[in-house]
Amino acid sequence: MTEFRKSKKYVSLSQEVKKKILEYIEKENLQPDDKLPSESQLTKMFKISRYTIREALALLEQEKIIYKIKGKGTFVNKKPIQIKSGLEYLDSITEIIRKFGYEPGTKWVSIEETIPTKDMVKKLNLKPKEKVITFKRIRTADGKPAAFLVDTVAKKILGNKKPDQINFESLFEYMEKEFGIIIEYAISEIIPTFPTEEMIQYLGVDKNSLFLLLYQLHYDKEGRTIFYSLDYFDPKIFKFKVIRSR
Amino acid sequence: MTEFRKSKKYVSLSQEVKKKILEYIEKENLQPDDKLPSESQLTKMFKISRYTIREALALLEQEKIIYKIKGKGTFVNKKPIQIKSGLEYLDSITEIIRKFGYEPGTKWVSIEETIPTKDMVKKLNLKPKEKVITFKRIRTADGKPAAFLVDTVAKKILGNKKPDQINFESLFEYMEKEFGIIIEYAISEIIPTFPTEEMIQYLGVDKNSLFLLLYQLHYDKEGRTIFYSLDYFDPKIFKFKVIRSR
DNA sequence: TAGTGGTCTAGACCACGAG
DNA sequence: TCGTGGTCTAGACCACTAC
Repeated sequence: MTEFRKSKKYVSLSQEVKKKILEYIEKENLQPDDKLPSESQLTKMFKISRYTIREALALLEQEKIIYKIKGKGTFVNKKPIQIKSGLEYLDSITEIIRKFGYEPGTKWVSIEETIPTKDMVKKLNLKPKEKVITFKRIRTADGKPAAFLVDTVAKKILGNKKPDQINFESLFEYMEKEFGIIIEYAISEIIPTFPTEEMIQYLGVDKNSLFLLLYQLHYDKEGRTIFYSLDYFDPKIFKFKVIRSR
Repeated sequence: MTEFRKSKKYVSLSQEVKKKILEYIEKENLQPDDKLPSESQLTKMFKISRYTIREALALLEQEKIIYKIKGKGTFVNKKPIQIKSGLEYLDSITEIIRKFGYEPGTKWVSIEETIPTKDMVKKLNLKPKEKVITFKRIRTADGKPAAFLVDTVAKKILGNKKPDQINFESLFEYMEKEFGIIIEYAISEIIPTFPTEEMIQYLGVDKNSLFLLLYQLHYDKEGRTIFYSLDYFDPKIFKFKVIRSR
């Protein structure tokens, strides 16, 4: 098993084993609540250590594909629990729109150098008089307005890039390609809200329509605040779900 | 290290080590981005295996208290990332209200045996003509209305309990104590909405006020759907956050 | 009592980062 | 090149479940 791993592009063994277990469930046509082979049996079947088996099973358990009961065994979970994309998973909005089955698009509203609000100064750890750049965009799904995004980053992060030279679809991809900054996680506050004046103007929505606002701070792996965003989503298009575990 | 574990009440070693590492950070006054001892050093410090150290560190990494960089080391994360209660963690509403710093209370609206909607039949896997019980409650925070809860369970789960004999604060605790059913996770859809007629009547809120609706299905460990709920939260009181990771 | 998953040990090789 | 975290092996004892 270990030999031909190197030919593949460095996928961990536990990831491979996870796939093999899924194939096993498929092949043996295991139904919900059917028992999988025990961990010790799996070590023999795949000729690998129990540690690796347990890693693979942990991945499947996280995704609610299996469940374990101490002293009894490991079992297949009920079917309809596959979630395409839960809010607890951080995707770019481009990707979210795709997962909902629409073709993503962008209409630029403005790029402006502005003076940060007090909240921004605090959250982005800005120095006094430090400037920020605010990007306002309409994101479309199959050409129709679906979200209004207001992203703000410290000007220093963008270096010598002038605001009008900046153009991108996904801010995540842009930050990664241009500056090597990889966003690892975000902390989002979820707020029901009415559209702002600007949104009424640019999106042509009614002032009493409802939006879901995600007020988010994005961090890199080392916990540095990278950007500050207010993303307004049209709930008719975005059905946000979240898996909540104990 | 292993000897005196038995005196404590079965907390895993990795949990204990997690605490010890936190104490170490405290004692040594480690600042954000300061380096922790390497894993091999920690094995010597605590006289335990690297596996257990890594489990403890994994817990701390999940909580964004530390971050790791392959080839470099393990580091303390920036401070203000402590979240009291993210939506990705399933708490009872009683507990959520407490974590927000209020005293939880309940005002009962009704308990009714009803005919399920088509959506309920599908989601709760009901047989034709199977009845359900719907609980409607107002949850209060420091005596003020904070949420309107509509929970529905299949009648068969409640067995011989008659609706009017039922009274509880937390549905989670009730299900556990009365029937031994433990809710393990929920899948929630997050929807901005206006109050229903009933809410306007019982809560005395304006019909144009905003609510955050969590449309949720709760499951036990084995993936059985236990209950169906529509929870309406007043966003002035509940500031829901979620950690979104890649 | 036998089998299961949960936890822990000791040791190994690897890829990555920095000097 | 050396130390680090990432991955994997082999073996052990425990608590829990079911018989």
